[in-house]
Amino acid sequence: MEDCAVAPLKPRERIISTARDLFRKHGIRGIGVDAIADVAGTNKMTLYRHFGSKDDRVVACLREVARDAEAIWDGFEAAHPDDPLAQLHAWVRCGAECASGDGRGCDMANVAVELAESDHPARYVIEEFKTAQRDRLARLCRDAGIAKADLLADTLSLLLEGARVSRQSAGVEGPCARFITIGEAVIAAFAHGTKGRKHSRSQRYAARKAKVPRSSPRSTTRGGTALKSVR
Amino acid sequence: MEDCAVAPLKPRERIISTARDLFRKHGIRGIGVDAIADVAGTNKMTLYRHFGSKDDRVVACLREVARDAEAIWDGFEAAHPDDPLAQLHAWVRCGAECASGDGRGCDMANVAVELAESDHPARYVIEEFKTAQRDRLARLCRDAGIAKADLLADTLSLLLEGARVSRQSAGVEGPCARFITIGEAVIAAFAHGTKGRKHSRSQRYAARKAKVPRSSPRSTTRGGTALKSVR
DNA sequence: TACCTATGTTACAGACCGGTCACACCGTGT
DNA sequence: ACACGGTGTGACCGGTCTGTAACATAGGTA
Repeated sequence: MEDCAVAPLKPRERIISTARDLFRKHGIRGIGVDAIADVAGTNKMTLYRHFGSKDDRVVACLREVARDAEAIWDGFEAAHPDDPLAQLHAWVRCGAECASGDGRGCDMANVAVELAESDHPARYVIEEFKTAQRDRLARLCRDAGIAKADLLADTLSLLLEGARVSRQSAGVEGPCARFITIGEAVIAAFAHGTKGRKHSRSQRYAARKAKVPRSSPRSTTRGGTALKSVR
Repeated sequence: MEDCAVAPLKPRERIISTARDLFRKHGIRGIGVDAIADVAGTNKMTLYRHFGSKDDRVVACLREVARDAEAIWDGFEAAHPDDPLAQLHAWVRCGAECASGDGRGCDMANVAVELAESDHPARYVIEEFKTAQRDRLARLCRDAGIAKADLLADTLSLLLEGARVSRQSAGVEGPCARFITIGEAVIAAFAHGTKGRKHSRSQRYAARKAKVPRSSPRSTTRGGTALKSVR
């Protein structure tokens, strides 16, 4: 197979793109150089000429993943300029998509789980990325006027990380199915302690969104909107 | 090395014990039969006489993991008989230990992440286990008189799963460090909607525990006890 | 034309891995 | 003494993996 799905790109781009895809699907240790070279429509030699080792390949892929994530964040900002709370809700929806999706969760976390060696070069990238993600989320919470912004950021971080891995361990019908409901509930509970900044538009938006969380088959708590109503 | 750490046990037990340990430390794909046989103080042949294939080994190990988890649950019940809310708090503490600990999180989830093949025999064990865990947690919440027991169970499930994997991706100082604080806060928020069953003793217990969550270096929300106070 | 760089092709090395075979050993019970 | 089941030993097979070497090709440029 000479020219595959990713045709008009340069070999380097094709290799990274293909490696990302295959690493994601089969895991780092689940795919070999030959397979990557084949699917990328190139050969092992050029692959090694661009990336001297497998670790290099992995790191390069993860850096691309980080770049894409950054772009998604920028997307939130572009879609809801000057409305951090709306951006937060967009984050929740995006997280839900990420948690379902192809069911392989977060590439970074997956690699962290798979590469158990504590000194693997990818670990630096992963930890740095996760820290950056958490910080950006915390900043968003702070901008949204939430009092305990850091705590909410940590809570949401754990929920998302949990949803993405729970999707793989417990299945689609498991706890991850209610990520939106839970995330919105937590945000709502925290939002009750806002510092009174501007969030009028977002507040209405949040209420509107939380009403229809997701088509959840397990409807024991039917119609329950959020946690704030529990108090 | 003939007689190692696990000396007086039969080969079968030693193999399972060693395999569990090494699988946990290095991942399924990160360790080979020879290494397991060596560390277990036996050889490859007897290993294959007990477990016909690597998949068998993995499944056997995971079943043992499930057995141990069941024992831990029984421990909660034994420690706090007829006090489900106290058992719930014990679950949180136990989860925190599990999230920190040796930093390798949940064996089940790790295997689910590593073995991407959707038809791997271990997947059945994992999914069954996770479902059972979630159900047991939900039952506990229900017994504790919490109104939206299922939703709380899902929330706590995601938080724990997230904490254990976040420990590996974001590090010990990451969001997982506040698992107890967050878990207690969520429980407290949900507990405000109890159905009025007996939980006087547990209620006081919860308040006592939530006050000293953990030695968290990131103390931006200093002294913040819980989410219920946010409302 | 001559040159140079990026790429392709083939073959190969060395290591490891899962799994099997044939055979020797050894304690126990009869 | 004997048989037997569980165990140990070493060699081995086929496969896959990462990574390299030597050589051929193509495309653009001076």
